[in-house]
Amino acid sequence: MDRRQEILEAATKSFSLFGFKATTMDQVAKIANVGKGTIYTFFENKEDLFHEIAFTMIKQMKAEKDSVINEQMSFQENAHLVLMKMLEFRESHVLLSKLIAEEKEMQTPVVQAVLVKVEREIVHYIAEHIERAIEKKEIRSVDVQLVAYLLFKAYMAFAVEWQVTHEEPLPEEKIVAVFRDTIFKSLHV
Amino acid sequence: MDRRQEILEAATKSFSLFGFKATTMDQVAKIANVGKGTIYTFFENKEDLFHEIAFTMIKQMKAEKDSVINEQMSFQENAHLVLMKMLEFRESHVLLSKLIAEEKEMQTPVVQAVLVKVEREIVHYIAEHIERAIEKKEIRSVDVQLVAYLLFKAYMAFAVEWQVTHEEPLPEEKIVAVFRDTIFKSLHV
DNA sequence: AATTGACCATAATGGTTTTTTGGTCATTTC
DNA sequence: GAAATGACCAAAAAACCATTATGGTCAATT
Repeated sequence: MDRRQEILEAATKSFSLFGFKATTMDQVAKIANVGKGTIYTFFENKEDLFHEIAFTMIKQMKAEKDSVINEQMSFQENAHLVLMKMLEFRESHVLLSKLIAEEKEMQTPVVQAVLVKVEREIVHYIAEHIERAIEKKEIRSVDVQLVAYLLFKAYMAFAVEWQVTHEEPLPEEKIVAVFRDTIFKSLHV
Repeated sequence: MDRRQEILEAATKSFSLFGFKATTMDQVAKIANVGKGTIYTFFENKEDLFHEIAFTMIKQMKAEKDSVINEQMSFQENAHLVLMKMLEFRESHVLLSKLIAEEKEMQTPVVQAVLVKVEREIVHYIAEHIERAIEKKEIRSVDVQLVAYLLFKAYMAFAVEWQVTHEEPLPEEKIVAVFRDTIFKSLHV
């Protein structure tokens, strides 16, 4: 297998396990079974390596989203499916969870920047879909940016933050129901 | 003016300016123009003083809300007015913003506990009003807890978090409009 | 030409001293 | 004599500094 890929996989493993700060280049080199110098023939520096991996993660999220979207179905159904996929993704994607945790307990600027980028990207995807739904006249014309932001934040609130103040997580059905009954309902043409 | 009140005002000033951890009792004493010992004749300790101030803040918010609420008007109109009041109240929320910032950058357990309490309290108020509106058949029957939580989180997202990723704050009219067009709209009976 | 790991400057760590701070209480004040 | 005070103390935080670890380089090696 090519060395570049091995390095990427080793680094992904390490970032997922220890986070950005606690991952050392020596460690990555050891896991990848290459000399440390080799890493620098493929990547500018640690940050560059990290960005490439974060970018891959974002691409994966987009791919997961696209695999679920069905142009035949309604905006509401698609949105529901995508939200569920995201929920699943967050739990399964160790790297993302680790980064969210790292950002929370120590403010690593590099990590913060990446997470802001992830947020932008997700909101952007949502906005695109809203835009398309408006064009298809599936939903009313609304301020796309704001509604996309609202959907994202509401989703994060129920799926992630809820647990903080109410020990048990909110069951998926409830999350889906409240979205259906409030925000989505209001978007009906 | 009575000393207790002077101490409370001095402490409020200091907590708002520097947060809980960075506020020292010496400082509060100096601002309040009292000896440090005097503080301890009125308050058990720093935490107690802080709790009293946080509680006052919650009461103030409730008072502002009640001053605006008009039982004759519809839920929508009242909700709109309260939302506006809260937004305009933002400056006097300096303390709240400061605490949110402090909680984010260093995890002060005392601050975290207070913020959880504030959240609970506000969500509780919102829930009460929703409940009443449902009884009056002004709005559809919905999961009161979840909708109250959604309203609170959406408000915080637009009024507080928006600035983090989009340097400029979101103008009030836009915030009001998006609430009107999405969540409130969906609650129509 | 690609790979490597000893090497270096810098940053992080950890242990220790110094300073600050929450809280007390004997003394002072009114 | 009740209320107020600030010097005082133990404990916690900060500053300091020696030591280690780490990101990144590059002459030697494959």
